[in-house]
Amino acid sequence: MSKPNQSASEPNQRTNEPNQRTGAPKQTAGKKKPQVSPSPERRRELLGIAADVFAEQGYNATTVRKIADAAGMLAGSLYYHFDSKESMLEEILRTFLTELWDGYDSVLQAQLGPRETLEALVTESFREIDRHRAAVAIYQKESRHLVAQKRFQYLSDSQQRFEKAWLTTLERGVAEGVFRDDLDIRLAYRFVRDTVWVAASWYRPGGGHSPEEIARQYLSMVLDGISVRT
Amino acid sequence: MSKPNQSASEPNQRTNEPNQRTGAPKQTAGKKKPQVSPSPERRRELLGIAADVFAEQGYNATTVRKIADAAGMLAGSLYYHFDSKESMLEEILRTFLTELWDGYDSVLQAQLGPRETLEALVTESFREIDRHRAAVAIYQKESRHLVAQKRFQYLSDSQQRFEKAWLTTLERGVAEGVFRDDLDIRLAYRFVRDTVWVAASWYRPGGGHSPEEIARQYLSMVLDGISVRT
DNA sequence: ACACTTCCCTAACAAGTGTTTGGTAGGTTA
DNA sequence: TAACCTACCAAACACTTGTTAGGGAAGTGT
Repeated sequence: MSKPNQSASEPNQRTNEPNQRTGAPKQTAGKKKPQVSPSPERRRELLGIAADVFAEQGYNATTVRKIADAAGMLAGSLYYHFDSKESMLEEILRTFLTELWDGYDSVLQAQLGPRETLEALVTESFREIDRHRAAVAIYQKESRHLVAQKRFQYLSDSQQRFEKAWLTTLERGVAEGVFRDDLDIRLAYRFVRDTVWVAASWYRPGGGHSPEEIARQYLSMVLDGISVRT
Repeated sequence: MSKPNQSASEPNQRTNEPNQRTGAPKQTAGKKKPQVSPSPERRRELLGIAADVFAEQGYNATTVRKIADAAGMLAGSLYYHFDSKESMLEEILRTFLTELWDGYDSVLQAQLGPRETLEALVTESFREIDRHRAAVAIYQKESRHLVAQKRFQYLSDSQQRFEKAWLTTLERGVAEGVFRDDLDIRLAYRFVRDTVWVAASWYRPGGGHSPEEIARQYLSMVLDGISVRT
């Protein structure tokens, strides 16, 4: 947004003179990090574009040429900023999870009651969906395949912390008599978790509902159900 | 299962004599359907294997060589039974949706009350997840990208029938006073729809819970909520 | 014995993939 | 003016992808 990307399907052309060379040999030496220092602002800008394409087309179906096209440049130019396609994915998800846990931790440290904790966590989740909907969509679709790789182990770490936080909250609620005790608590956990995060697949910001409004309605359904009280 | 697939990573070798040829020209003539007639049983068997791989790795990340490997044969051999990778996907999803609507239609034609209809639809959904969990997982992950293609238009057709059936049921419930009228009905629809189908991402048959048992607990949460009655 | 069918293998193809390398326009600093 | 840095282009590379073509082994019917 800071720089106007011209036509977005035509690559930059600052010169029209083609540039012929004749084959360079390949040498697979040890890992060489480039000596250059790309600006972090441009990095974030490109990651935002990449995240949108990943979210819309899926990671594997997204080619680096499509990303470059959306950014108004050529595929190889991306490698000035990032050293692989997977690195982009990794940075997108890592940034998202870092900010997510910033919010969660402040909720958990507030030492609220079980019901208030649940309400705060759900509301916070919808705010994150509002801010990182592309990253959330990617996380939903790809995390299952990625947890196997050691590079993405922070995904399963996060998943475990997530599960622990929710289960603890639910158990406390049952012990204190604010949540029903006749339900499988593990099932209830998956229920709450899924109902929140799948919203990212259809939620579009500026669609009449604020994150807080959606959270309020979701909480109303999860806590009190959709049937009338008898 | 009817035929023991040997080692599953070693292709069949009925002869050890290599077979050399020297380049055949490519001719892209009009669509030629093969004159052969592969058995439908073997087709279904292979589709089941392909569905498992698709569900686990994602459609785009799944190569035809992986499918063939899981089936104990080589990539090219799949094309004796199917004419493309996409055809396999199409047949998997079409078969699933056909059987799904068989179940739904019999529920809808029973003319039950809104609450009973909702209960029956949810229970039927969990039964379908139990029988077609691979297809359901594929549907969840890939349908969003596929609806654009005309070949998969039956996906959006199904989606519309789905939405109509659920919205009608919910509206009837509100009108008859069995469902709450203070909720956004469209949000409630997405809520119910998503809570049911995401279960396919973690559900594994034979895991202690029968489909009916899971349906019972889900319905209890959706209808009455997880908080205790005051 | 022969023809025929079913089902798979061998071997390649063209298109597309992520990635690397060298070059260079434009700006900033000395 | 010269040296330097940032951010990109142009062109190729090795490899993987879905797909095709021809051939052959085992079984079945005649």
